[in-house]
Amino acid sequence: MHLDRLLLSAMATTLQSTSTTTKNGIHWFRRGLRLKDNPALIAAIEQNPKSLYPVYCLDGDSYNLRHCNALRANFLVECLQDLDHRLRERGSRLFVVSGDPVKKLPQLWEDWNIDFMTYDQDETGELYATQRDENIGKLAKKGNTNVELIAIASETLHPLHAYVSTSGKKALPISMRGFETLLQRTGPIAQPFEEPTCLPCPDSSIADNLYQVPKKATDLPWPRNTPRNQVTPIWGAEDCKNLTPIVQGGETHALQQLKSNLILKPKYVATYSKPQTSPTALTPSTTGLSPYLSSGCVSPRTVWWAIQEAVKKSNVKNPTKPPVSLEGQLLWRDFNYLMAHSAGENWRQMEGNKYCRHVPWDDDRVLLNAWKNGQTGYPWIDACMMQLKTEGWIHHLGRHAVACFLTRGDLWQSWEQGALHFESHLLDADYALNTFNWLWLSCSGFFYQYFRCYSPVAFQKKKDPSGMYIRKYLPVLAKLPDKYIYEPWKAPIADQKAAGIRIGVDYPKPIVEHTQISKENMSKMAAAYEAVKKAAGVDGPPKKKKQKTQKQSKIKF
DNA sequence: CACACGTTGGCTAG
DNA sequence: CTAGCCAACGTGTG
Repeated sequence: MHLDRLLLSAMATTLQSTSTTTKNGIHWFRRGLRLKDNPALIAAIEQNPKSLYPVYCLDGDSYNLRHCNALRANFLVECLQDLDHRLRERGSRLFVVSGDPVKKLPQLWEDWNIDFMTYDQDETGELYATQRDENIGKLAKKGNTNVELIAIASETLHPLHAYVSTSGKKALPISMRGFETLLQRTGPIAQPFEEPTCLPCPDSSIADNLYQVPKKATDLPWPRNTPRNQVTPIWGAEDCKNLTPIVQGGETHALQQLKSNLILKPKYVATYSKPQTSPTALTPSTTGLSPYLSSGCVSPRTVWWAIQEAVKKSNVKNPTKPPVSLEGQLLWRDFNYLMAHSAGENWRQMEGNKYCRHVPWDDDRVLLNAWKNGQTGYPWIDACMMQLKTEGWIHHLGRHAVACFLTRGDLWQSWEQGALHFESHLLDADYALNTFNWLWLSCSGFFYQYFRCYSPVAFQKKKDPSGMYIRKYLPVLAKLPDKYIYEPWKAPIADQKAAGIRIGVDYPKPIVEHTQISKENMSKMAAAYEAVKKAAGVDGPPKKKKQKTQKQSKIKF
């Protein structure tokens, strides 16, 4: 069922010369919304079908559609429209159906007399996707149905099962360093597949106005038609106003962006260092490719090889290296996927998640909503949250700041809540990456130095002393002098008046006092860590103190 | 067991 | 601008 690369190339050589068969096939687009480096689509073409139907199934759970906001919904629509357009250029088209794929696909198998179905294998371990694919697998062999399923993993540099088998009986690494070793042992990264120049036609008797791609987000059937919907969506035409997404959806834009922000900037690529990129830049200082990777408009292997070529072309003597280099960002991505895969169905939550420490977070809706709505009284935090709302993106370091603030730093709210909010708002929302980063920032897993805490005032001052970023995303503060832009509550009444603002009325006073509360929270973290150790049942003699001679001489009983 | 190190901290003294 | 400290971390290697 799961073809590997070798088998696929063998098929390519044996099948290409044979004449068209009488088979009919579906290529089921789920995540990889692209033609380039889409091995499952290539596999479909190499079956030489009489008819091939490219299908996308709009359901509430894939793409987190049930909970996503207008920005994300728009982005998906753009991806589908572009895909349809590119398919039509190659003699085909996209067929969009609405509803649960487990119900809809078997119907299509019957209607179109389908013999095989190809799709990108989902290895994330996400419960919804795993169950969906298991159910499809069962139905494909049920009764008179005999649909051959061909699934190929192509959303990571190596298939995750390759990492697992390389690792063998050894536990998977839970650090980036360990992962780098594993990646090297797993072998070289495969070259991407070229995009097909033409595709087998679907049955031309199907009317063009059937299975059409939605034209705008408000056309989407979800979540209006689902009783399971718990969250009020914001997809009305009103809600689509004043949104300025950082990128437009679709493979065409993805490849343009890859070219302009990466291929044509070899020196930028070769000297890229993630921690040096600026979270306060008014246009992204990073490549802006993340939404395309998360939706599968571009494959990680395509990006990986573009990076290799750019670095070579740059002639930079000492190009940056993982984990900070651009290549390193893709390594992080695979590492995160591997962890999600290994964690299984509890990945998104604290309970039962083997990579997540138990921390007794509070559940305070007032604080949570203040954070969500950019009303914490800390301009840097609030500006980030407003950028998320209007553009669907925040720089990685901005995400660090707001995630730390919500969890261990200041508000002591569960990372799960923050992760949910991000998932519904980020154009690059990604099951594996989003959770990994929340675990990291909340010091629940993979990162443990909870005594390193971001200040909601100090960190970004270095990069943006006059607060241009804040002025853009919080226009209410735009006229404040530089001196108070990060701490408006310190502005004297006269300055507030001059800036046309009253702190506490037009913009809130800080909802917590950072200096004090972050210290308290560190103690809470220490206690939580201690409790985890105790629960692990480490009996016997207490851990020896570090032999720092100076310190020991000072500490007396 | 010891040790080095970890993609991106803050603060203060010099 | 940099070094060193801060109560407080764990992983992976040797």
